[in-house]
Amino acid sequence: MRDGSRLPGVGAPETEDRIVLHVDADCFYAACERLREPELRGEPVVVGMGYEPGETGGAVATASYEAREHGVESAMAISTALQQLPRRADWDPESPRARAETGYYRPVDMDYYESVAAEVKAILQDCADVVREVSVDEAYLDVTERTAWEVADGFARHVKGRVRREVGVVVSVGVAPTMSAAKVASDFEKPDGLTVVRPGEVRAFLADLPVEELHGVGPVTARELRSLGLETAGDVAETDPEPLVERFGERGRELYRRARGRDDRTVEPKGRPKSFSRESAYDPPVEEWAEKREAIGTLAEAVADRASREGALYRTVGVKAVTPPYEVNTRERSLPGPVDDPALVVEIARELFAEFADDRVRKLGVRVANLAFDAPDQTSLDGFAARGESEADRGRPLGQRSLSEFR
DNA sequence: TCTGGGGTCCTAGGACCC
DNA sequence: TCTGGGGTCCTAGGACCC
Repeated sequence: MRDGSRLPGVGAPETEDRIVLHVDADCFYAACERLREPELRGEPVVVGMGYEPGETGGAVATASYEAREHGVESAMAISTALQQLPRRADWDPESPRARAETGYYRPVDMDYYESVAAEVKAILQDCADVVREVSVDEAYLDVTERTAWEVADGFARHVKGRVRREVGVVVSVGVAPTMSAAKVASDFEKPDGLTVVRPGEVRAFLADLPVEELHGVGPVTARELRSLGLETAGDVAETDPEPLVERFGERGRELYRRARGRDDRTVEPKGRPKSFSRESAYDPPVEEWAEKREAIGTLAEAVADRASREGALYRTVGVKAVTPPYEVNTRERSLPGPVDDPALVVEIARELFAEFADDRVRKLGVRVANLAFDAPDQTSLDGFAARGESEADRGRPLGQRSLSEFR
């Protein structure tokens, strides 16, 4: 047997031959705030989501390294962060706390960060054969045709240098023959990191890392792995994979393969979104039906509006209700065909939510899914004809249709 | 760590079809 | 009247990521 883990004739991509970069901006939101407010350079900066200037609500989206030194961490409640690091704006020269023990708090401004990210992404596109944008501050690049292993570090330095010079943002870069190893490598020497893992070195590179540093291993999986006696990626790589598959299903198999340095995924551009959602949290939880009804309406309209702006039709509407202590409930309903109908989203969302009419909720959400996208501008006769033919089924696989939909 | 917001993917059971 | 096996879709929940 040549390779037991691979079906004959399926896939067999030569991952060893690929050169993958993972580019990850350091403290991206804070870096953006510093771009437009240079006084923030060198100072502790905390960017909060759900945070309003002067208030204490919300959570930390990004903390600069200076803020982290004061104990502020990502996902921490702003109220907690403020205890570790009071606002500079509130600082009283008479207070015993030194000025240096305070920091700057800013609310998330996604539109601005996206405008900065667009400049970074343009450079990355220019440097690579294929780019997959993972999030506003992160991307994978396939640069196999642009460089060679012997000079990969110089190539990565070139990318880092361009982003820093042309945009003013610092990125960490990992270079490896697989996506998962590149991801871990970019994290390895943050901030301003550059780590190259050459083919054949991947498994050894990963071996000493604690399991949670593998992409896809969160707190739950990490705990379970530890209970199986697996502390490091090296432990996972050396264990019998069958118990992992039994416990975690396909994820277990992938985990095992990746711990051994194997990952057949190729860098592909990101496709269309699969869903849009809007949610908001309430502290204290809301109980009043009228208030919840109103909130659902607002969220539903916002989601429908977003879908419409993106040129998406949707076939499924869902709601989310988080009840104390922290129980996540979801309900959804699918329609016979894709629609763009804000009033219908509101109506269905309210119907689905009626089940929780009497519950206190700490979070509400509305989602649309099963998206189908409008064809681009259909001004020509050609386009018009095509549109007339497909209509409700545009963008849907044939197999999803059934006669009963067209009664 | 008592908890923000926007996403993706996987699993599992039931309905329904052939 | 009881019973196969395969496939897809729908829904709810869960884990994870940034």
